[in-house]
Amino acid sequence: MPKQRQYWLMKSEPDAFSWANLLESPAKTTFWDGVRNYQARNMMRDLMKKGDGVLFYHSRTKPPGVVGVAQVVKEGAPDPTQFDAKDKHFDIKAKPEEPRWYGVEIKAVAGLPRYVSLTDIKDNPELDEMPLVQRGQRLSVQPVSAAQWKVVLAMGGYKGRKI
DNA sequence: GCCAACGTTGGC
DNA sequence: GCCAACGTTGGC
Repeated sequence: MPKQRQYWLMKSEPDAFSWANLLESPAKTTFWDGVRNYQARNMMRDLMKKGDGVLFYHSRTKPPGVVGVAQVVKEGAPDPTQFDAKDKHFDIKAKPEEPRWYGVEIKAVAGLPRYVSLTDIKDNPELDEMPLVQRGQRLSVQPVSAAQWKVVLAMGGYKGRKI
């Protein structure tokens, strides 16, 4: 069976790490560290594959929304911040031989010519099933279906290469 | 800045 | 193994 490309949405508070920060990063890539939720970890460790598409979402900003498109370039690896006692995300129970937390590396592909706000997403009935708009959903990494991916990119006027 | 929703922790 | 307390997320 041919490998099916998967799609994801990743949230970041722009004060902590923004789309602009990603574009300024070496090779426009960053290791997605600091996630301390087991469901999100499992997705990064086990499910996200090289080449998968990522909607880069700005949270806790006015208005929140999808700002750009990225791609997974390196699959799940232990998050080094869990071992760094000086880091905010240090986890005393994590051991290098038995890591608890994982991240993936993503690379910016292209910004969306039109920002797709959370309100835009809520207003589009085709996106009713997105985890993002489900009540109480807080995961910072979420799956996106191929159909939802297409719709969001169309709303954003995406002109980058096909993922 | 508020607070609802939810995950985690830890006493029992 | 229950569940109250606590911490965090994130829209508003």
